[in-house]
Formats: sequence, structure tokens, C-alpha cells
Amino acid sequence: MFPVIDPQNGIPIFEQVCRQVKFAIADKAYLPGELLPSVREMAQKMAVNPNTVARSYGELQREGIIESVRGTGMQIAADATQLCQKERKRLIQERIASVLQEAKASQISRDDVNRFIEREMNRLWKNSQ
Amino acid sequence: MFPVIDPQNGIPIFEQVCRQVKFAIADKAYLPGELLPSVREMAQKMAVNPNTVARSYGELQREGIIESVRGTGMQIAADATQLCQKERKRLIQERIASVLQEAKASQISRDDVNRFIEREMNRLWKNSQ
Amino acid sequence: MFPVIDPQNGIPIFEQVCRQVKFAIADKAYLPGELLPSVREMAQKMAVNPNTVARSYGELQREGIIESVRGTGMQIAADATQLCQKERKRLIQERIASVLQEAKASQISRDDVNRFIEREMNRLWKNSQ
Amino acid sequence: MFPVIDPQNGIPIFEQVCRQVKFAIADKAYLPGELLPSVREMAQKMAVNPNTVARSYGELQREGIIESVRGTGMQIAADATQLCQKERKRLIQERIASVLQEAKASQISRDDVNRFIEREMNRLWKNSQ
DNA sequence: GTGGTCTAGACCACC
DNA sequence: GTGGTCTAGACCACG
Repeated sequence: MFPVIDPQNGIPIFEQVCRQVKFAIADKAYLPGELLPSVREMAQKMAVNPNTVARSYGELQREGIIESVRGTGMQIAADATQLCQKERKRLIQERIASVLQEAKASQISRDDVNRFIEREMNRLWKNSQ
Repeated sequence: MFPVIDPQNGIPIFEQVCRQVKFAIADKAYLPGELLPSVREMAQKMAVNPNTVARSYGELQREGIIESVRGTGMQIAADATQLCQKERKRLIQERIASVLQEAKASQISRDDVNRFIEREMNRLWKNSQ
Repeated sequence: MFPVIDPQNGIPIFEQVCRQVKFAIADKAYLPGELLPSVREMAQKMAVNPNTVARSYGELQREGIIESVRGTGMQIAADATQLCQKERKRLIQERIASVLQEAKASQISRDDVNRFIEREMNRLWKNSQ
Repeated sequence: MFPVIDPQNGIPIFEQVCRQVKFAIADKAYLPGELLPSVREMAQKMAVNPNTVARSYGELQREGIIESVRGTGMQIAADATQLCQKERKRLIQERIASVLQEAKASQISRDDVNRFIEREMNRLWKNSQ
């Protein structure tokens, strides 16, 4: 279910776990009110140290995406789906803006950038949409 | 001359120094055959510890962008300009491709992405080009 | 286990550390998948500053011989044994070829060279093999 | 006349200059009693800093291979030819002995080493001797 | 003057 | 506990 965790790509593992859970929520793989798998279960699924998952769950809780229910587990918050979708969109927009800015700073012409984006989009969306 | 180093943005300082030197080379601020500022000089310019600059220079040397000339300094390699320009373009293309892929994975419609890119580009290139 | 580090034989200490680790891997003293001793441990074993060992480990990582696993240690790469064995053989062959070439350039007769090699080999392999 | 100086092969330039002069003497390109080219002249020939040549000449003088004659220049010593020839032979023997020892330490079989040496010698001496 | 190396000690993120 | 990074200051060989 989860794409693999890559321990050597520079992004902290706990951060990768957070992202994947958020993505799963944004994709409605987990719905508000449901329980997230237990720390131990998730750790096994992702082949990761349980402490790391616990830390990730803590972060998610701080962000209001999940809520701890004592003796029961971590529950998906009511507005988690929207939160995660919005955050994802915001992150993507940020990344696009930043890379375009760097392209401009690098003296790459607007046409060059456009051409490359077009090609890449055609490749990605060729079958769908 | 150099944009400022940000010591707490997660990217190691020696890495930021590397990037800025590469950018300067790509922009022909330093030409092949010239000498890079000495470790101590550059350290002062960038307000960074000389050892950190030394490490950066070591990395650049490993990448074949500069060459150490004993007792003289670090010399820009003959093909450094092209190397740096190519690498910069490659990095930007990679980032674009990756963010577009994530956008697609996030179910954001192609039109939405296009609209956002257009807006951003107009903002950036409004006066120039 | 490790031959001693000689701090004043001209070869940088971090380089000597690298070599010894490579030799240990080539000799299967460390097997793929195992963890190398920690930076601090190795530093103590070799009576060297931990930073120096850290640098050596960094070099080995760059060469693909070991991999850093965050919070865990440095892991011997899957193909490290072969890599190290091959590199060692390659280095020795290079040195032999270069010294023979110089001998020829120095007008030393082929017979002279042969005689000397024979004598040296008999001395070295007298008991073994 | 002189093979080129390579400023980035790790061997100090003054050391390379020394060797080349010694080789020239061993090869009787300079004969006892003759004058070596002046520091400035040699520096130009070898495309090297005059200070570096001066240092090399100093070393050669210390080794008794050349003698300073005030107001005249550096004179090749009477026994320089033999000294240089002997030293060259000694250096080559040392290198052979050391590489054979390392080969043995690396568990490479005596036969393997012999086979490689034979092949290399045939390649080098194929036309001559 | 240059870069290269080593040491020392500190702080960080991660597991 | 682990490796990674940064700083500080020292010494060296080289040109």
C-alpha cells in the first residue's frame, strides 16, 4: 500500500512517514473518524523503527490531522481530508513557484521552460485526463 | 556579489557555498583558467568559517569543476562553465518533472496546474523577456 | 586487528584509515550488510581523532563501499567485497606495470629485472605457498 | 627535452624537477664537469617557478650530485653519473620489493603475480632487447 | 601567500 | 547510541 521508505534520500524518515500518512488521508484511504493503524502495526508495514512512527504520529497530532483517543488509538480528525488536500496543494504550488523563480534566475528563457513543461505534462497525462 | 548564506535552512553551509560557486561559474562570473578567491578570502566574503569553504572547494574539485594548483590556488577547469550550466539545467528539469508528477499523483487537474504555472510565470517575467 | 597508523609517513591519516578498512573488507573481516564500528569506536581502536575517521567514512561512502543508515551506523554495501578486492588488485597491477616501465626506461636489462624479482619473491614466499 | 611537469599528480614539483635532472644525468645528457642550465633558464624550460628550480638545485647539491661554483653556476659532480644511475636502480628495486610484498599480503598467489609480470614485460620489451 | 591536514570540542537530527 | 555539520586554531608543504 505504501510506497517504500528510502532511508538514504536525505529526507528524515519520520518526515517521510508523515507525508505518506497525509497523502493516504488526502486520497481518502483513511476517512475521518477511522483509526490509524497502531504504531507497531504501521512500523511493521513500513519497515521502520516504531519510535519513528510514534514521532510521526506526534507531529500529525500537533498539526491537528489526527487525534489521540486514550486506550483506543489515533483517530482521523473530522476535517483531516480537507486539511491534507489543501496542504498538499499548497506545497506543490510553493515548489512550482520556487523552481520557476530559479529557472528565471538561471537565465533560462521562458520559452525553454514552457517547452519542457509541456513535454513533461504530455508524458505524464498521455493516457489519462 | 554572493547572495547571503542562510545557516539554518536545513541545507548544509558547505553545500550552499558549492551551489553559489557553481552558479557564479555558470553565469561566467568566473571563467575557465582563472583562480577562485582563496579559501580565506571567500570565507570572509561569505561570512563563513574558512574550513567550511575548504570543504566546499574539495567537493568542487572532486566534481572536476575546479583544480587545485599547489601553492597557487584553485583554478576553474576548462569545461567548468558548461558543466555548471548543464548541471543547473538538469537540476531544474528534475525538480519540474518531480513536482508535476506529484501534482498528477495528487489528482490535481492538468488545467489547474497549467493555470497556476501561467500566473506564476507572468508574475516573474512581467517586465523582462 | 588493524596494523598501526603512522602519522608521519606522508600519507594522510584519513587515507590510511580508508585503505585499512578497504583491506579489511577485501579480506572479509567485514561482510556486506554488517555495520562498521562506529566513528568513535574506530577512532579509539586506531588511536585517531573521531573527525578523521568520520572523513574516511565519508570517502568510503562516496566510493559506494559503505552506506550511511541514519541513527544506526555505516553498513557494508552489497558489492563491497568485490569492489575492494578488485581495486586492490588493480592498484597492485598498476604499480607493477609502472615500475617495470621505469626500469626499461632506465636501460636496466630485462634479465637484471627478472633476477631481482625472482630473488625477492623467493624471500617473501619462502615458507608459504 | 624534458618530459612535462605535472602539477597535479601529488608529487611536489621541486621533487619532479630533481628526478628529471637526475635522470638526465644518469642518461649522460649532462656530463661531469659541465654546467647545469641556470635557474632562470631551467625554470623557463620546465615552465616552472624559478624559486622551485632553486630549491631543486639545493637538494641536488645536498646530495652531492652538483656543486655550486661561485659566480659561474652549478657544476655536475665528478661521480654524478654513477650516483644517479645507482640511485635510480635502488629506487626501482625498492618499489619492486614493496609491491611484491603488498601483493603477497593481499593473498594474490605467486603464480598470478608471475603471470602478470611476464605479460607486462613481454609487452614492454617486445621489440627491443 | 596558497591549499591540505589534523585536532578539539560543540551542537544537531535521527533511531 | 549513531552519523553529520560547524567552528576554532594549529601546523605543514608548496610556490
